[in-house]
Amino acid sequence: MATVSVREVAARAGVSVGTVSNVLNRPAKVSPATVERVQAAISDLGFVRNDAARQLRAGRSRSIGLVVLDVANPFFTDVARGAEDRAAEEGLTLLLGNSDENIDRESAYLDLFEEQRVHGVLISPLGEVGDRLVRLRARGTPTVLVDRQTADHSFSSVAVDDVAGGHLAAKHLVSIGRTRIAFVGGPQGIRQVADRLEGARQAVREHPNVSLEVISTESLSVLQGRFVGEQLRARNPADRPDAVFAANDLLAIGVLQALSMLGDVRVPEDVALIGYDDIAFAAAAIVPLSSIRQPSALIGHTAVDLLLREAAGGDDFVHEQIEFQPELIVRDSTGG
Amino acid sequence: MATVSVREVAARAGVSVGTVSNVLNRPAKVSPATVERVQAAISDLGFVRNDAARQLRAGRSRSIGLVVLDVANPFFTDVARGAEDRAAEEGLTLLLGNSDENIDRESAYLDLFEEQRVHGVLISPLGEVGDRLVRLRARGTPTVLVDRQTADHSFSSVAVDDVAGGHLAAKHLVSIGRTRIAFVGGPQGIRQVADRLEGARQAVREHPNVSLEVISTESLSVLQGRFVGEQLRARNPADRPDAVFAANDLLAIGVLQALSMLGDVRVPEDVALIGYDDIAFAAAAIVPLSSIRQPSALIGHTAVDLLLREAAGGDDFVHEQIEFQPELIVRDSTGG
DNA sequence: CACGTTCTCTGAAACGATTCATCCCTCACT
DNA sequence: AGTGAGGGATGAATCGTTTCAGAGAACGTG
Repeated sequence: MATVSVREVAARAGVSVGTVSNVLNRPAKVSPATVERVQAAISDLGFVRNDAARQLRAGRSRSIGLVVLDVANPFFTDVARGAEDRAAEEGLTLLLGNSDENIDRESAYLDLFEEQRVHGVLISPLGEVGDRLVRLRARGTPTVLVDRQTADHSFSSVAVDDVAGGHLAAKHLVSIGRTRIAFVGGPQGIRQVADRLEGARQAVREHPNVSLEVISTESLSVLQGRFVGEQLRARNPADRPDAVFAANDLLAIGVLQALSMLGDVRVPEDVALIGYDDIAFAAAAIVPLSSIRQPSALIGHTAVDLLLREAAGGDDFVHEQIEFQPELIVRDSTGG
Repeated sequence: MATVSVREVAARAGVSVGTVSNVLNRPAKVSPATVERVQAAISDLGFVRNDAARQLRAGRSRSIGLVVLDVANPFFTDVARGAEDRAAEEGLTLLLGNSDENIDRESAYLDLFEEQRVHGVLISPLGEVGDRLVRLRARGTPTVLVDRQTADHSFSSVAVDDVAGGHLAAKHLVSIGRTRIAFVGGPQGIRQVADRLEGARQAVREHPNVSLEVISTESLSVLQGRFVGEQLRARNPADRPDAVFAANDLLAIGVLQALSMLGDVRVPEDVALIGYDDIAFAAAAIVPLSSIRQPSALIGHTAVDLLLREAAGGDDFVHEQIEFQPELIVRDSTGG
């Protein structure tokens, strides 16, 4: 019951603590007979390495931190999976933090990760990349932005071109003949939202007869989507947009629930609908949902990769920006 | 750039390291003037506490570990959220591990958590509760089973009565006049699957004219469900079941995609379909999905609660089994 | 004025694994 | 026999924080 340390193991096996440590970390340097004796002592005593002591000595932990905007969004769990797989290849553990689009929670996770002396941090940051991240990196924690990049290339990042994605979505809606488009998303402080909207604006600008209405939401959840859907449904049909571009699939599914399940507004006949992320559930929605696909697992995978390079590269590492292109997936919700 | 420790902070503020520690942990014990001086030194130097050293001294970390079967399953992310919220109230962090229904990964996470000296472990274990968990607890890490309980009451647990849930689902299918029911799920080693099937068996046994076919899957994913759906679709309609009870909603959604999106088998007319967990996407499925609801966030919340009690209680704590009752949610996929 | 209290602050001793300079043996070779 | 090389093992020092017994100073009280 009392805690077992290397010291007890050493005593039991009749060797020094240094040898026990060698058995644990460099068994090749120890004679087979000794290895066996030490291992017997370890299992007899039920010895379990103390990671805190290990880390203290090593200076850095063997894990990397990932802060996402919303764990309930399958897009981010996919990213996390990709990252976890890549991290596992390197013997690293992934610590997952959920900021829930809340700046205080984001900050709390960063503090935590920094105190833990993680190998590095992957983050899908809220709002602008602030002091907080600059300081974090300056103090020695490599940092890579996920699903987001900075204009000034001061951080490494793995992202998808959200402006292009927004453009793709809006252009598609226009191409099927819609002229009164509504963009649903928010808060605007989230860069992904702002970029997707910007892309949509660009696409609309190319067609003088097409209008774009912006409906802001408090967050990117199914619930918020349903709320917006209710409002649209309550409108006079003439005032209703004939197409909705939702900033992500969760919102789109919420809108869809409100419009379609309650029956009177038809998708896509009355209102075409497109989401963003192409989560697994989009294809199975009540009306299969058109969406903009991002290579989510690949993003996570690549981000860890880049983080490792950044960590190895030292101070003079040239920050790298990797950008993937989004892909339009057409399903029934936009005609098909 | 060089790592800043309490020692440097102390020197800069002209106090001893003990005082710095007091400022950090018990500021009330230190005179306001000193507190201010130390805090100035901390921010000047950019000092960040080393958590490893803290933990080493403390003996235990301030986090608890949660091992789930599948992070891609919204049910488990909901459980995680509930757990995280409750943990945060106590100033504890939640470490989320994903066993992916793989015994080696489960084991790796348990090792990791034990080396980290976590406050306790919540786990939705694969297969039988083995030696591994017994040893873990014996060595001093409180453990609570999630979504699962042991027959012999040797562990504390928070669960939902899966037999009752299975019974509820099958009885419902019978009540809408279905007589050839297929249970889709697997592997059977997962207790939740076995219990839900057992409940279904019991319900079917009460009706001599109703048959139950078991279709095993390798995992509980959308993909596996789609695979089963394809098979059902390929069958001669006469050989097809007239109702499917899927062991969870992911499977059900997969089955639904295969049957319904490809058009020729109608849900619920030809085949009624019910899932399990009532995840948020069930209501928005192409045919809104009937399901068995579990109070997911509450499960997580309660599990942390129980873990804390178990940790405080010491060796003589009487393990407690908490069981919630599932609830039938009827939607279009079973007639409605 | 002496004495007990209260308030601040001190600094050395843990916590447990890892590292590294060092020592002890063997063994091979001249 | 003497020398050098090299495999094996040693154990003190180290990482950074917290704790705790106790030292001083300041204050009030009889």
